[in-house]
Amino acid sequence: MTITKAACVGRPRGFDIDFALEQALHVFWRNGYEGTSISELTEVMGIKKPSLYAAFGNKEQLFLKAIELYENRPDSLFNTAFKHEHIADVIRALLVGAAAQFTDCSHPQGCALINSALSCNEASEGIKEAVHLLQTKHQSELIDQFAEAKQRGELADDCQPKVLATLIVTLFKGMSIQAADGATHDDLRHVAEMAVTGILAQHVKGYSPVK
Amino acid sequence: MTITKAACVGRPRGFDIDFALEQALHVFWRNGYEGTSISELTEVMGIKKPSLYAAFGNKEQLFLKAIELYENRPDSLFNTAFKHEHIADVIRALLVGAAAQFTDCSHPQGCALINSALSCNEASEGIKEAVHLLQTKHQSELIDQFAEAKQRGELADDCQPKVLATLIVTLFKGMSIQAADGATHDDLRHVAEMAVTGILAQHVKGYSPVK
DNA sequence: ATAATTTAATACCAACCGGTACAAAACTAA
DNA sequence: TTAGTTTTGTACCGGTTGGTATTAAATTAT
Repeated sequence: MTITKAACVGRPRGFDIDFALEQALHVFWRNGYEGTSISELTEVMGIKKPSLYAAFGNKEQLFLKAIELYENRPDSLFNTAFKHEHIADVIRALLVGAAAQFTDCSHPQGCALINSALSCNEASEGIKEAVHLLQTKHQSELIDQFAEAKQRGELADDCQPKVLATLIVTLFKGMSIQAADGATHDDLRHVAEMAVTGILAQHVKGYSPVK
Repeated sequence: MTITKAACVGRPRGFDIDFALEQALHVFWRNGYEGTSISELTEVMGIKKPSLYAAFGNKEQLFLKAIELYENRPDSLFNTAFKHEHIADVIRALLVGAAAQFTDCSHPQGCALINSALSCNEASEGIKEAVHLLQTKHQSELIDQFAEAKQRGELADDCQPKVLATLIVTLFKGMSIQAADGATHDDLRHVAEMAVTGILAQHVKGYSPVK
């Protein structure tokens, strides 16, 4: 018994369903779920609407299949990181790997799962710019604070104010998304305390965790 | 010369414009910009569409005014944290404060600025559930990895696998949002390396940063 | 050749989107 | 009382959303 191609009777499908699904994944990855319209999907996939609905069911099922494709990709962060023997290497592979994959130009930026909750419509680009401006202002204020603290001698000599500020902003964004995802106060408090201890021990001169 | 109330001629406005703006902020905060419809805004604000457009211009201007209200609130994280004298206290106030504010039940969860890029429509709740399920699975895998490493004696005795896993996930989400916001590979690599160093030095037994 | 089956393209659906024209209503100034 | 001004509610606008009915086209099985 060999694996036979399903639906060998009737008019043959005029497009590669796996390729089309991959294109769909890229659209969802770039625009988020709600930010993606059927029109854009059909355009990028190179098919018409009835073909999409016949092949994938509806928008929700198409998204789920696209995410399944994303999860099963061979170079998944988790799968590659978990191959290391020592936990130190696992942690390093996870975070350094995320930095690389999330900014890889061969696909949309960021994690497809996390992006799916975003709404990156080009229609409201003015809003994105305004928000981005405010966030840049906040980051600048952080950099100033750290630079002044370093001049006062409170921070280690090899501590880079800009990198430290970016780490804080990254933790902010992560904690905000976690909260929106339903994390409790205790969840985030424990994370914050662990992060604070690590950061202070590493960069603040004369810091002792006994407080 | 005293401050006179503007527009004292003509039919008086039948609603409190400041209260209405506050309600609008809460809707944007909860649903994101694109996930918020004029219908929901008017419903929550208790006014009809022409009143909204007469008072605030359009959806974009209403959002900008709502965000301005958010930025200028007295208990802003940055303003309160920057009052501390020592940088260690500033950092602690920022992160522990974020944990508290992002999960405060008196308003939507997370940061209003960061949430504005989200699209939290109740229509696609099935999608959110599916994505949440996958992320929970990933977090469980992380916890397992750390628990096993702890049993092998690679992690400090006081290290909590669940908290460490949540920290990694938080960094993931933050880095993903940063990437979607335009961060470069170098930006994220520096952040990742700083985080890795802090985490390993604190929790991995016998770790020396010389590698 | 013909029937059965599957896909293709066009055209359409109701519902909702952000935004507005218009006239009635409510107020002040004269 | 009247004129001028502003807000109000209703009803509507063109455009887009996710989704589908319908028919023609392309294939296999008989």
